Amino acid sequence: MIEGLRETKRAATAQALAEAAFHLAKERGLDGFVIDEVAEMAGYSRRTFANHYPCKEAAVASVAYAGIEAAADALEEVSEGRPLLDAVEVVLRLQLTTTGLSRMREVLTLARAYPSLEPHVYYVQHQMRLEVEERMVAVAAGHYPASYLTLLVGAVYGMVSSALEGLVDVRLPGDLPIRGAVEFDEFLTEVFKHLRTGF
Amino acid sequence: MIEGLRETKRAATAQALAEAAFHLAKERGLDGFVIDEVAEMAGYSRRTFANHYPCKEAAVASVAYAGIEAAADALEEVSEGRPLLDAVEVVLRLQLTTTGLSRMREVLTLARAYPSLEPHVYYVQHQMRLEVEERMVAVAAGHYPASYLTLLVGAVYGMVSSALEGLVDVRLPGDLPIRGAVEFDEFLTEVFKHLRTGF
DNA sequence: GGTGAACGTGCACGATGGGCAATCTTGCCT
DNA sequence: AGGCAAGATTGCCCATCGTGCACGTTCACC
Repeated sequence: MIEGLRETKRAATAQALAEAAFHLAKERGLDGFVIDEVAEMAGYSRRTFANHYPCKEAAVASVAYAGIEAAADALEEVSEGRPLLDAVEVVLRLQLTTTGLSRMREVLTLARAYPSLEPHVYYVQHQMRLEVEERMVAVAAGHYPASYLTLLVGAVYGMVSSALEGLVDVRLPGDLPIRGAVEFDEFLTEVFKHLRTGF
Repeated sequence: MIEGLRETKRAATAQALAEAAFHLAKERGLDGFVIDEVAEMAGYSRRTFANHYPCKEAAVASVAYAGIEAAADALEEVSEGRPLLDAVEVVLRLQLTTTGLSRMREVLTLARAYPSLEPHVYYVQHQMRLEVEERMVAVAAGHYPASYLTLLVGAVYGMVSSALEGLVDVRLPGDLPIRGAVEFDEFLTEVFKHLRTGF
């Protein structure tokens, strides 16, 4: 799982293209720009954009992925000598404090305005779930059967997904991610209350 | 929520187009046909296809939605004088016996071969979840707070979604949905074991 | 039975996706 | 150090796609 310079650069271009697409989408709306403009803003060609993303929507949605890899990485060390569910909760709250949540919130808000974004948003969420599940298995496969972990991650995913849905409705003038974060925090507490008794 | 002739016909058109797209996708692969062929097979024009679906992928994925409305309808009567979780389990097992599961399985299999399908598949799953959640609230809002129901449906959704993922791997020569159904059934039992203690 | 809204369709055109081939960069091996 | 294979980026090209617009037809409601 080493990351050579090659993959790093590839990821960087993808990132740059995604950020440009995201920026333009917030600025002018999803249908207010064309792929050429995204490519130009990021300093690449339209053809290169197509090498990384199949469409504008996928690029925009991909920014919601932010932070989950770092969170998944953290799972490894956090779970040392700690109940599994505690580790999961810590990691989720970590994701909450980084830009991860606000990014997801912005993307979900965009998706509400432009339905063609929605499939790609939920796909990104699905990929985040897979990322977490993979790490989870890597960390705890010795203590729990994989099917159990899959189920656990599924439950967490489903409930957190519900929480995210609720976040979009919150629409304050200042657009502070704080308020959303607080609500999300309370929701997380509720989620883990159920999880601790059920798992 | 009455359904006039107008909406019936509109739904029928969408259905016909989706079935045609699904058929062609199985027959020739997702990139083995163009929208004109779908429209022709269903007896409509390309322009009409575009009025119903934004792209081939959305049409193909939409067939996985099969049965969920009937299942959600059933929730209403099944939940009479019965614990909520029991009702949910009954309804899910109902969905399992209808064509619902095999359709989902076929679509997921297609999506594995053609990644561009995946976002739309997960979007359809998300819509199914919303459908169930809506009915759930309609049925049980008097007994439980909505936030609780949302969380419950989220947990069910996440775990069932995991189970579906596993189904795709099952690949028998005869391609009988039976085997997949049996595994799914066992998985459901496991799912509700956790749910009953956690909710 | 009339009328306004919604659906299906044809047309037109800009945007898109992806195959192909050329060029440059990176990783690895000698 | 140097060269070579794999992979990234790009331009070119064109079939396909998305969608605004206008028109005829069908349906819901009065």
